Amino acid sequence: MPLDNPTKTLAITTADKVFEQMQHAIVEGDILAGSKISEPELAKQYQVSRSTLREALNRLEKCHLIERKPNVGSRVVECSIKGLLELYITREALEGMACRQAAENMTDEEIVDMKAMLSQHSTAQDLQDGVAYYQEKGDLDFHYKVILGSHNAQLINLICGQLYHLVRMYRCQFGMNSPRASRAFSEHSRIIEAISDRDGELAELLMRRHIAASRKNIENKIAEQNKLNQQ
Amino acid sequence: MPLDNPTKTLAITTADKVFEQMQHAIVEGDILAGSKISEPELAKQYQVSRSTLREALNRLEKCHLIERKPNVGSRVVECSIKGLLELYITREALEGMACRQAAENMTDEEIVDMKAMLSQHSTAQDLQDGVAYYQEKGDLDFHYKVILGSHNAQLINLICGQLYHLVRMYRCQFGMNSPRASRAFSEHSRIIEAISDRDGELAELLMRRHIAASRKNIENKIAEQNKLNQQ
DNA sequence: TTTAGAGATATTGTCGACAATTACACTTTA
DNA sequence: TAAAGTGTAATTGTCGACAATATCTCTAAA
Repeated sequence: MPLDNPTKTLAITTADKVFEQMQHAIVEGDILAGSKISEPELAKQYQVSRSTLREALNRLEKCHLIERKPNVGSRVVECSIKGLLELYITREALEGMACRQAAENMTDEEIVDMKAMLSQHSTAQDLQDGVAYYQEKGDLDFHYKVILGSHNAQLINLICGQLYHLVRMYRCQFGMNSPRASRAFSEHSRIIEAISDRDGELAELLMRRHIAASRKNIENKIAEQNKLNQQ
Repeated sequence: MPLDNPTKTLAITTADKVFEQMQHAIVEGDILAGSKISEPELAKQYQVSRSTLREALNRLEKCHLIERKPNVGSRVVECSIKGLLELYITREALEGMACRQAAENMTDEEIVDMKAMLSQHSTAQDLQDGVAYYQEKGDLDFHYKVILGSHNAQLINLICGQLYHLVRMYRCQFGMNSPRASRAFSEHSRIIEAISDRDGELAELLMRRHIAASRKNIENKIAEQNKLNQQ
């Protein structure tokens, strides 16, 4: 199971819990992408009233996992190549800037902590847990730490609170477990180096390249799948 | 009255209308920044039930104009220097990228249209309407056109649908009518030139500088006010 | 006098029912 | 047969009431 985003607060209300369950279900494809959402049906399924379910739907809409039309209803978002491209371009902009800010604002302790995490990821122990582990949790851990390191609430909220739900959805639905681990690892190293040197400009540049590479990786994956499907 | 954002759809439901009214009230300071929101009170004031009001509150939260804590309530966001800085840094990242995308994706017709708008803004007629007009509507018109020109739904939604409500709030609350019009105008011209040349890299760079300059302008304004208040 | 605790009050979260709008199926007509 | 219109069924939006939680006030003890 992939790491949940670090801005998540413990679910307090019933609506929170329903939101979390539906979020997982959508991200992992248990509720199909593009499918229509029936309020009465789901309310019965989750054993809550329609009001509570609607509250959960509002939060799902906030992180762009569903779309609502007045007097018509809600649909789960679709995963398209176009959507993927748009999402990753947005990530490039936001995380690039977050990385620049991290280079400027991170405390020395945070930097030490991040370096420790990286060397932890490079140990044999972690690699034995499989590439998938690194791809999912390790990569997300790294990105979250950088974003939080920006110390910019606006950026943190936009990226972690909204964008990353979609990112995880794309990763899940297109089954990301390709062997980009070692390359990603060295890219992460260089980014941390730039942050450690307090070189904001370089840090932003490297992060943008890193995300662009990640995007191309998924694009290739999709192209492969399409080729297989055509045969 | 400043231009409303172009992604706005006509208010259909009652909640939509309440949302719009409250949005205006918050942006223009009629509902004080930082103040607590009483659901029963506002429901009575707008002549709707609490459920409907809560639906409106959900949308206000979506564009970061209010903040909610479970079992506690909602507060209007505060306008702080820190918040301003964070907002404009985020704008720099997003609009910079939008501008790059606009250079790549805008149609020739859209570019012609944008040039026409700019020369329209430069005519005596518009300038006679006062600097404030240009500052508010003209500047927003320009930025909206660039953002829409990116043809990136994710960027458009984030910037126009969320960020710009806050931008307008900061502008309103700090009374932006300083004489940056002529300078902004020439900056706009150069950006359009870069877009017209399909030079994405330059377009992004210029837009980021433009927004940074705008941020510094507001910062100075606030510094002035603080100086006056201390006397 | 200050702090801790208990009770009262007010606010938020949740529920079920009704009204308004939309979607579907059937009939009717060209 | 195809298209348009009508009527029914289902879904969404809105409402008021109740339950759960938090806040405030007053009392009592250190």
